Amino acid sequence: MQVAASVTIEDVARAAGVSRAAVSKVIRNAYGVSPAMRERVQTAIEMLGYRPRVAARSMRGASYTIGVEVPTTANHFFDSLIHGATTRLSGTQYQVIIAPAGPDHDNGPRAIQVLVDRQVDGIIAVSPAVQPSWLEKLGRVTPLVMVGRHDESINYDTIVNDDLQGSRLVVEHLHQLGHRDIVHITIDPRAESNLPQAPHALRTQGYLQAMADLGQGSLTRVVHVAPTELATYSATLDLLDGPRRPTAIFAGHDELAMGVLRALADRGLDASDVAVVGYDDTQIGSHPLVGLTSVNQSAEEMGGTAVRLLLERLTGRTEPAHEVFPPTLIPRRSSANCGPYSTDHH
Amino acid sequence: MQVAASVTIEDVARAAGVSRAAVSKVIRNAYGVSPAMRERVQTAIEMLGYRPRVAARSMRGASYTIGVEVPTTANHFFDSLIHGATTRLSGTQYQVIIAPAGPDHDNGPRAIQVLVDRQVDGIIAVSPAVQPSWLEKLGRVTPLVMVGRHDESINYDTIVNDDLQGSRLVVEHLHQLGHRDIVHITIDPRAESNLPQAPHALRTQGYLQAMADLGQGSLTRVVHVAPTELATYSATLDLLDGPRRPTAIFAGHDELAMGVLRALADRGLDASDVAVVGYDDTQIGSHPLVGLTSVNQSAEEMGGTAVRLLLERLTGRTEPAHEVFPPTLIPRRSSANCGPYSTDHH
DNA sequence: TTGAAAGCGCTAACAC
DNA sequence: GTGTTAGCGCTTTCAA
Repeated sequence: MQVAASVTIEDVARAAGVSRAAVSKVIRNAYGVSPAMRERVQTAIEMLGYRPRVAARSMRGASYTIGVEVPTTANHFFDSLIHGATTRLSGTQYQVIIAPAGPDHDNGPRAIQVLVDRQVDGIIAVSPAVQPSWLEKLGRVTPLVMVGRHDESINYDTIVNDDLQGSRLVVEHLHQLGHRDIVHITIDPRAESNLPQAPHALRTQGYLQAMADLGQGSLTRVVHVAPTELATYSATLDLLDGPRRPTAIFAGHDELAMGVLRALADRGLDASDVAVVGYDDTQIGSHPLVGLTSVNQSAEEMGGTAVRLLLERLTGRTEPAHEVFPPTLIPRRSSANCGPYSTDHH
Repeated sequence: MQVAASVTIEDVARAAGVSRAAVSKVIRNAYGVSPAMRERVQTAIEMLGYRPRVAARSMRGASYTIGVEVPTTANHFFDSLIHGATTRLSGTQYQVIIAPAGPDHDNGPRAIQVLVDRQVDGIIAVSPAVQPSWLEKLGRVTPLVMVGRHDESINYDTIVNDDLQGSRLVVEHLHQLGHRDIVHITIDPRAESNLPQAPHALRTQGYLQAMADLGQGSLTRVVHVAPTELATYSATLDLLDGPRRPTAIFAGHDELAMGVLRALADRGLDASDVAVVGYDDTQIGSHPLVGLTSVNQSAEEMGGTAVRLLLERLTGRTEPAHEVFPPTLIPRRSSANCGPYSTDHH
C-alpha cells in the first residue's frame, strides 16, 4: 500500500505509454478501453502506487464519497446506523466520511455544511433541528437521505421508525404490568427542534395519546431535560424525591434511560419500585447488569436502507422515497417487576 | 445559512467589483487588503451566501480539514478522543472528518488512506496495526499524530499512556485485595498487531512483570480473544466453567470487561466471586449498575493534545514529539469484594 | 494595495 | 479504441 501524494495521472500515463484520458477511464471502469491497455495501465498504477486525488476528481466528476452527519457518535444508536451504512457500501467505490454535529446542539446544519463544502456525492443525515425548506434546497443540489424525520419531502428521502406506535407500545406494556402513573422524560423540544414532526415530539404525542386511550389521561406528566445522561439523572432524582413518585418512567431514548437508572441506583431503588423503559434498543441496554427494556428501531437496517436510497438517487431516481420501520418492544429486567432475570444477549 | 453549491469566488468578485485574488485574500485573512475592500467583499459573500469549495482549495492550498482515523466509534474511548479533538479545534478554521476503520480489523491503513486521498491538512490516527516504516513515509507528506503508539518516530508524533505502568497498577490493586490467581484476557495480537510496542502487548507485558514481581509468576495466564464483547463473553464462560476458576480477571479494555461481566452475570456470580478490572475508564463503567474498576488514560485530553501537536506541525515544527500520559486506577464495585457500593459519577 | 494570469490533477467532450 | 483539449474553482506568484 502506497502513500503516494505526488504521483499523478500524468505519471501513470507516461509510464504506461498512453494518454491521461485512458488512465482516467481505467480507474473509473469506464467504457472504451481494450483489455490490453487496461492491463498495462493497471500495472503502471501498481508500480507507481498511484492514488487519484479526490479533490481533483471532485472538480469535474464525482468525489466517490458519502457523507454521514450524526448528532454524536457517543450514542451507540448512531454508531449502529453508521455501521449499517458502511457495511452496505463496502464493495462499492464509495467511501464514508463522518461529520458529528458535536457537543453544541443545533449544530446539525453546520456539520452538514462541512459535507457539502467537501462536495460529497450524497449525504445521510440525522438532524431533527433543521427546517424542511433548508433541506429542500440542499436536496436539489446533493442527493440526500434524512434519518428520523417524519416530514413530507420533495427533494430528499426520509427514513423513520413509527415513533407514535413505538411509544404506544411502551405505554401499553407498562399498563399491562399494572402501571398507571407513568412519567415521560424527554429532551427539551428547544434542544431538538420545535417541529411537530421531530421524533421525540412524536414519541411524546404517542405517549399522551396512549395514556388517554387507556383512561390515564389525567395522570400524564412530561418532563423536559437537556439531552444528556446527567441532566436526566438530576431530573429523575427530583421526581423520586418529589411528592408524587411515579411507578414507571418512559425515557425518550436509552441514554436518558441510563440517567434514570443511575438515579434509581443512587436511591437504592430498582425495577420493583420504578419500572424504566428506553428507546433505541442500544447495545448497553442488553447487558445483564443493565437489562433495559427498550424499543428497537433497527438502526443497522436503517443505515443500510439509507445507503440504498442514496445509491438509487445517484443512479437517477428523482421522486422522493419515504420508508417507515416498525418498532418492536424488547422487554427486559428494568420493566419486569415480577419477571425473571433477563439475560438476553442482544 | 446557505447551501450555495453554485456561487463561486468569481461571482463574489464581480458583485464586490474586485478581483478573484482579492476575495481569496479576504477569505483566508491574508495580508494586503484594505479595510474598505475587506468590508465590501464580506458583504458580497454574505449576500450571495458564498462557500469556498474545499476541493478547489485543496488543489492549490489547504483543505482546512483534519482527518481522524479510529478503529471504531462504537468503543466510547475513541468517542472521547474525538470529542477532545473537536473541542480543541473549535474556533479555528479547521474542520474534522472521521474515518472509522470499521468492522474488519487491520483496516487502519485503508481508513488512513481515505484521509490522505482527500488531502487533509493533518491526520490523527489510532492504528496499532500499521508498520512504523509506512507511517514514516506518510508523515513525510502529511503532518501526523499517532495515538496509542510507543514507537520512536522521526516524521510523526506519538501520544500514549504508560501502558506498562497502567497494568502494573491493576495487578497491584488486585494483589492488595488478596487476589493471587489473576487472569489477563486481551485481544489476539494478530488482530491488533504483532508489534511489541502495541498498547495491548505492553499491557500484557506489564501484567506479566507485575505478577512476577509479586511472586505470582507461576500463576499467570493470558487468554487471547477477538476484540469484541461477545468473544470475551465466551472465553470467560470457559474460564468460569473450567477446572481452575480465577479469583480475578484483568481485561485488556473496558469493552472486553463488559463481556467478562456479562459472563459473570450469566453464571450468577459477582465481584465477591471474581473481581474484574478493565482499561480506558469508559463512560459506561462509571454507571452504578456496572461499577467497573478501570484505568483512566485521559481520552479527552489525549484528543486535545493530538490537535495541539498537529497545529504545531502545521505551523512549522519538524522534530518529533512524544507525550506520555500517566494512567490512574479508578476503583469501583467490580473489584471491591468487601468495599462499599460505588456510586461514582464519573 | 490590487489585479492578471498560470496552473493544481482530474474528467468529459469530442476528434481522430 | 484512443488521444487532444478545455476547463472545474481556487491560490499564488508576479506586475502594475
